[in-house]
Amino acid sequence: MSRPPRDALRREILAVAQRLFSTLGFRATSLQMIADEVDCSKAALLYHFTTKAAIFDALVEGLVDDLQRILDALADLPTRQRLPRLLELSVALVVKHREALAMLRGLGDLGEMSPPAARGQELADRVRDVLAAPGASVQQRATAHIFEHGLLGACLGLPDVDDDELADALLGVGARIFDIDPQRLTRVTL
Amino acid sequence: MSRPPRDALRREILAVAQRLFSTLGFRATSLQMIADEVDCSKAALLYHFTTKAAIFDALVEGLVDDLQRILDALADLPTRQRLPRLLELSVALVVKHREALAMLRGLGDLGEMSPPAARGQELADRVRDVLAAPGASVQQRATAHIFEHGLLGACLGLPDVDDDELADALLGVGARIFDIDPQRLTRVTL
DNA sequence: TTGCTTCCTGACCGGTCGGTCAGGAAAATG
DNA sequence: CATTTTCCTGACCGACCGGTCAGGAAGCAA
Repeated sequence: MSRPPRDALRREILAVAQRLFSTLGFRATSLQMIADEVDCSKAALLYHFTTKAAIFDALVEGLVDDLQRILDALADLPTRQRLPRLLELSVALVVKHREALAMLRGLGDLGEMSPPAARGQELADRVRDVLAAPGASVQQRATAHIFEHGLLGACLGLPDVDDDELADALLGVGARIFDIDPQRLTRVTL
Repeated sequence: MSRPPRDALRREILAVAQRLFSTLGFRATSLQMIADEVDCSKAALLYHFTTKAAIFDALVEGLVDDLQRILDALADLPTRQRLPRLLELSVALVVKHREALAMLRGLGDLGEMSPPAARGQELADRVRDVLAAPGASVQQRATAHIFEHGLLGACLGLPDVDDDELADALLGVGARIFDIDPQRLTRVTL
């Protein structure tokens, strides 16, 4: 019987974990459930990943990195161009990482956060500061929160819509929310 | 030593559970934690509430009932008036039940849902159908999702803002999202 | 063949979970 | 007073959790 290639199992674990974490939440998903679906032992999971949290971290790694890049790119822009650019990039981000984001629905879920999760949380806070500076009006702050949570919710609630169509729709609503000329927004990819 | 009045403990349990469920999530909150903060035994909790889920159910009961009433009231309205009215009532609902809604952040959290939670989920689906009929365009469906999740997120993200101010801000953003004349929207209470 | 590394298993560990149960104290009832 | 009902406790239960560990099978290199 031939041994499967190098890290085939590793990839399968990630795929299954992604699905279960998204569906049930991080805490509600046990290592045994993942092992059952992957059809290996629980100990095999912990051979490839040191802990349960390490599986989660591997799944959000790309997302957090992209978020970091977005904030870096924004810092180089003149203030006036930041908001529309952030809209474009945010839409691209959530569309690209739809599956990973689904795992984050239950945020308080992680309890004491792993370093990658904490970093993601911190970056999300910085995004909010760009959308509405700390001293902004209630209306502005509400707008920022609605956009942030709405974007996420729409992504997860419309799994049947393909990426491009979803991105266009989100850009449209984003333009209305922030009262930006839709012409100034274009669909981008990360 | 005088016995505290009839169901003082019951109310205290609900208050503590509300706070912990909101902060940590339903699953991450153990009966022992609640008992510790209430300063009674775990068994005492289970004397007043048959199960852990029953505590949760008691906490969302008012919310679900109000949601039911909103949908009933909407059914009596001509179609054209439904959207603006739903906006007004939704804002009133989330503002009124801010604390209870905070517990619902991690939705997949409940696993197999208790009857009240399932009823709440079903009602939320019906709200979405009013916001964007099943056959609506992607843009319309995205708008509905953004409003729904955004409303919730804004409520939870702005705990420092008082109810009236928050309601006004949410109505303002809602009007922009659905392209409704803000004059047609007034702040209401449930 | 021998020895080393990679990959994985089954048994097991301490801990925590939601929930049960026998029984006791206090208040209400007669 | 005695009895019943209400309210609560501490000990306990089985289930499951994330994680560990000794060891075995398979592949590779010498």
